Amino acid sequence: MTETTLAAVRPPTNDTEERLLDAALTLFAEKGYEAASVREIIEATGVTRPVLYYYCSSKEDLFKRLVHWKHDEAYRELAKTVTGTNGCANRLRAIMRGSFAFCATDPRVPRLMFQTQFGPTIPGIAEFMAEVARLRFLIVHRVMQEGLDAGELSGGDAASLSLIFCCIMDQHINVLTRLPKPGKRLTPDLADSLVNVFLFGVGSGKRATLSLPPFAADPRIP
Amino acid sequence: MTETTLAAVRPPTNDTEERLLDAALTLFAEKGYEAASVREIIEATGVTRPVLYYYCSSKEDLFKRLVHWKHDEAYRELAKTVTGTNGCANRLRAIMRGSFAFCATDPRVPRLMFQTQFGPTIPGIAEFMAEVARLRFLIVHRVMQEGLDAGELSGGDAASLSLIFCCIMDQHINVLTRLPKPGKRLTPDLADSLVNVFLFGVGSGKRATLSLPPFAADPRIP
DNA sequence: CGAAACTTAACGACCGTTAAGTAAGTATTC
DNA sequence: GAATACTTACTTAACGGTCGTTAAGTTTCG
Repeated sequence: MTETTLAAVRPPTNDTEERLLDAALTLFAEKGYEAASVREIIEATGVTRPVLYYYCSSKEDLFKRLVHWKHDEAYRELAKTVTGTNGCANRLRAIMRGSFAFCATDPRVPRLMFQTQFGPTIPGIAEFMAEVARLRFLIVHRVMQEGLDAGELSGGDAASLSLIFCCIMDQHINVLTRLPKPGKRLTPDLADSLVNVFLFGVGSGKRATLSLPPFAADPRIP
Repeated sequence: MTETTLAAVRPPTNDTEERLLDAALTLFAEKGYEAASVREIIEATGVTRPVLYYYCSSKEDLFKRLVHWKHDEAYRELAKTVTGTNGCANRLRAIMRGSFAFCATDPRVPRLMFQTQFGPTIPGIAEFMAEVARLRFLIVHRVMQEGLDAGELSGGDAASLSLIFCCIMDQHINVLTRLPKPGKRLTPDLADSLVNVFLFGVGSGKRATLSLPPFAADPRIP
């Protein structure tokens, strides 16, 4: 596999450091990057303030390390999911099911990721989050391109189809992890059904010929 | 039509007040509620700080009045769009086209709405935004229910279908208004294509029987 | 006159960050 | 093998800055 992860970052070794990152995950996911203060985070960890600056160079660094840590976990799992499946439809199902399962085990992670990505732009953070999102998007994009090449998909270019698929998947995760019991909502059944909607729609009439306009050139998409 | 708008709020009468709301719209849309300071807003308006507190009781009040003002505009237009069209598919197309057109004329509005709604929870604001979103959702929900009753749609309950539709529509708006030239991207063509994907999918194989799991009970959805 | 539309100047609270010091362990040197 | 130097993992106490907000006074105009 090509080098597709972000630059390596030292994972937490020390116990205090891991408790710090975990408390940061809880609070960032709950209140967002700006509203969660370092005072709250260190208080939840049970240490004093300079301890945070002993392990991280700044609040921004803390956040990036946290996202990095959890993203790498999710990204590896997603890539493995795709390579372990054949056929476009099956791969899309595997992506949706795998993502739902991952998010159901710790809803703090998708809440943190998606609300940071879809929320207001945060100066030092936005470009970083865009790069993280891009890596995930490219996995979907590759599957779509294969599906188009194999004649399994039609109706638009790979980028447009990927955007639609990610809209459905990500936004369901984003909405459902804000409701109580997200684990009971992000089920494999729902994942399969959403993929079916993506592939076959919900209309009962005859299928119209479909042609999405090409996705306007964006340097971030190959 | 039943009373479906939020409690009435005095629209801006004074010129200064309107410039204040407009500057607030620009800055809230650009940086988000928390990051946009009242100092920036009054500076962009060209007045001094207490002027803001002369017209609004607080920053939160300023934000709510702003959202209220723009939402009512969008909501009336959306409701008119729906009642002026017949048939589920046509209504969905009208909703998507109308929303795209509205958002294209002033991208600050969707940026403000969606990034506040999908971003981190803001204490005094979140419930208010949820109510605003709910009103819009109900319009879609009613169209879906009619489509199901008329046999034009199948595969799930009205709430599930509405969520999928809104995911596609809102998230395209949210993503595309962050890119340059959103007006060139949110075209009627794209709107129609997205509705077609919703109705007929992008797969080239035979249609599978589809059955979305019922949307788990949520008191906010009828 | 008096209400409406502003200004100057400050308030206290919270923010991220850090300088300076300490206690405990670990390697190094004589 | 005891004294020394060094690193690791912290603490107390404060820094300057920005935040939302307002008390009190002034101009403008019907």
